[in-house]
Amino acid sequence: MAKSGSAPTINDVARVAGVSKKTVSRVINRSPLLREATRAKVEKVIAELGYTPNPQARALALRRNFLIGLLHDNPNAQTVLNFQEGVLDAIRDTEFALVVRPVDRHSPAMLDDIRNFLEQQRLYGVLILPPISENDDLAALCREMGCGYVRMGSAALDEAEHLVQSNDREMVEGVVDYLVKLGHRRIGLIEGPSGFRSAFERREGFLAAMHRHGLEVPPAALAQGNYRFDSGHRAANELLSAEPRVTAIFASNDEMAAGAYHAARERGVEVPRQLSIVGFDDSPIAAHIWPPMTTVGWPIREMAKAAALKLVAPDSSEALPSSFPARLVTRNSVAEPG
Amino acid sequence: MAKSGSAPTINDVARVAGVSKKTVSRVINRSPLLREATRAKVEKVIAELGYTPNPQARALALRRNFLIGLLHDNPNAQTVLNFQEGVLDAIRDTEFALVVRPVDRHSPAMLDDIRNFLEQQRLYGVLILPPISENDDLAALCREMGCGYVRMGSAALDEAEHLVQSNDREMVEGVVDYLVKLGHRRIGLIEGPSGFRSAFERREGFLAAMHRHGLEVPPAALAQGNYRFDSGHRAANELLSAEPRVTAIFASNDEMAAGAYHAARERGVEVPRQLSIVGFDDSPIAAHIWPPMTTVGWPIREMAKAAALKLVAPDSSEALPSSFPARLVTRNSVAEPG
DNA sequence: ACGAAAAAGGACACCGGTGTCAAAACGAAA
DNA sequence: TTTCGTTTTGACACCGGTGTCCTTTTTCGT
Repeated sequence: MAKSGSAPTINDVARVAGVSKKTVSRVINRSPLLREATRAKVEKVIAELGYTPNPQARALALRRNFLIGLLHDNPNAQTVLNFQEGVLDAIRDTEFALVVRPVDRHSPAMLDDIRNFLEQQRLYGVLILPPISENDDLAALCREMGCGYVRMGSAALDEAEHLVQSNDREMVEGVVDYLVKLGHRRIGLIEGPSGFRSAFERREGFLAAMHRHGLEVPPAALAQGNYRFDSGHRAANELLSAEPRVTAIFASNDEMAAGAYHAARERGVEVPRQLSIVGFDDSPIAAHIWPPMTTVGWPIREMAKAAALKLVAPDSSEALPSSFPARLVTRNSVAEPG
Repeated sequence: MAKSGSAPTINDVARVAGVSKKTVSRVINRSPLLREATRAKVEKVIAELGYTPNPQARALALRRNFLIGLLHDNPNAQTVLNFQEGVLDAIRDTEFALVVRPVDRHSPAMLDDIRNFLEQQRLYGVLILPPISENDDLAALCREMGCGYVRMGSAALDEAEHLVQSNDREMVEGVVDYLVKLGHRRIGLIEGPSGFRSAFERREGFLAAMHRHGLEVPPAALAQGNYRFDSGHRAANELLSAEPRVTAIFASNDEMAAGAYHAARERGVEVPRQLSIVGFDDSPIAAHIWPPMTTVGWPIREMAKAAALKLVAPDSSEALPSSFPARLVTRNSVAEPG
C-alpha cells in the first residue's frame, strides 16, 4: 500500500504488483517487450491504486519536460485566446501543458526577460504569436538555447519546421478584387505599424491588387495606423478629409476598422451607403459593431493546433498544412459605391 | 567545467567552487548559515557558469512544483487575458509559471477532465475564474486532491483564504441610483443566465435599488439573457416591445448591452437620446461601439495579482484586499430620459 | 594558549522516475 | 532432457536537486 497521505509512486505499484519498478515503467511507457500477462497484472494494480506518474520525476530522468510555452504580445485578446484553445485541442489528453507568457514588445529588457524565462523553466518548446513572432532575434535566442519553437506568421519568416503561416497577402488582394468588382475605384488603406511583417504583407497585397486593376493609389489614400482603435480613428479622419473622397476603406485590422466607423459616424458619413469598410482578423468587435463588419478571418484555432503538433509531434504533423487560407467574412459594411 | 552541450548543474558549480553541492544549494536558497566569503565565492562561480537550478529536480526534491494553473471558461476574452497579465504581474521574477486550461462548462466530463489535469500536472495550485469559479463541486475537487486554489467571484463563495471578490451588487445599485438621479423611472434589466452567481448578484442589486427608490419592476422590465451578444439582442427586443417603453436598460454584461444597441438601432430607437444603456465589465467592445458605452469596470488585473499572491504567498498577501471595488465608467450611452 | 560552544560545511540518503546491462525465464531444436 | 538463442525481467546507477545529521572550523571566555 502507498503510505497514506501522498500519491502512490512507482515503487508502491511495483511492490503491490510484485514486479520491479522498471517493469512498471515499461508498462507506463507502452514498451513492446513485455509479456501480456505482466502488463495486465501491472495495469490492474495501477488502476486500483489510482497511480499517475510524477511528471517532475519523469522530466528529470528524461531530461526534458512536457511544458509548451506561449509567447505573445498581441493586441487582440480574442486571437490570443483562440490560439490557446487551439493549442489545447492538440495537447488535451497528452501529458503536455501550456504555459503562457505575455511579453512587452516595447520593453528594452524583453529579450533578457524571455531568456530568463526559458532558462528557468526549461520548456519543451515555445509557440510564438505575431507580432512578436516576427522578431528574428527571438528566434535566434530559442535556437541558441536549444529550445524548440514554432512561429506563427503572415509570411515565410523561417524554415517550414518552425513556421505556421497564413496567406494574408493573397487574401488582401482578394478583398480589393471584391471591392473593385462592386465598382469601387478610390479605395483607402489604413496600414499597420511599420516594421510589422503582417502590416507589410497587407500593404503589399493591397498595392499589388490596385496596380493589377490599373487603379491609382495617391498618397492621400494611404494612412498610417498602429493596429489600435484610436489610430484607426485618426487615420480614417485623414482619409476622409481628402478630395475626391474614398468610397471604401480597407483597414489592416478590425480594431482600426472600428475606429474608422467612429470617424465616419462623427462626420455623418453613412456606412456602408457612403463608405464601405473592410477589416481584418474577424475579431468579436467585427460582429458586434453596427453595421456588422465585413472582414477577413483566418483559422487561428486550426493554425494553433497545427503549430502545437509541429512542436510536440513533428513526424505526425508533416501531414498537416503549414500554410492556412484566410477567408472573407461577408457582413454588412460593404455596398456598391454611392 | 560543465560537460559542454548541456546546462551546468549544481555539481558543476560545486566542483568549480571547491565546495559541496549542499553548500551551493544553500547559496541558491539564501540560507543564513553561510559565511559571507563562501557565499561570494559560490555566487561568482554561478555567475561565471551561468548556472540556473533545474526546476524539475527542485520540484522533485521539494515535493511541490512551481506551476499555477488557470481554470477558466469565460466568454470574455479580454477579461481572461487581463487576468493572465495580472497573474504574471505577481509571478514575474519568481520561479512560478502560469499554466492555462480552458474548460468546457457544458461538457458533462468537465470535472473528470479537470481531475485528470490536476492529477497529471500536480500543480502548486489553481486560480479559478468566473463563471466556473461558482462551481462548488470544482472547489471540493481541489480540496480533495490537496490542490491549492483561489476562486474569483462576485460574492462570498468560499472562505477568505480561497476567494478574491468584487462587489457587483453594490455597484449595480450605484448604477440604478445614477440612472434614477438622471430622471429615469422605467428601467429594464437584461439578466444573466440563471444559475450564475454573478447574474444573481446583479439582479438582486438591481431589484434592491429599484425598491429602495420606490420604483416598480413589472415583469416586462425583466428579460432573460445568457451573457452572449445574441441573447442581449433578443432580450432588448422584448424589453422595447412593452408599453410604456423603458427609458433605460441595464444589461448584466457588455456583450448583451451591445446586442441591445443593435436591437435599438433596428427599431430606430436612438441611443442615448431615446434609450440609455449601461453595460457591465468594461470590455473593449464598450469603448468601441457607437456611442461609446457607459459601463461598470472592475479591476481585474489587480484582482488577478491579489489572487496569485494569495496562492503563492499567503502570508504577505494578508495585507492585500480580498474584495475589490468596481467603478462606473461613464461614456456616452446614458442621457436624461425623453 | 586552551577548551567549549556555536557556526559552517560536508557525506549520504532520498525524491520518483528512466537507461544500461546482466540475469532469469522461456521455447524450440537436438 | 539438455542446450542454445530469444524474450522478459530485474539490479543498480543516475538525473539534479534537498533534508538530516555529523564533522570540522571558528569564535570567544578564561
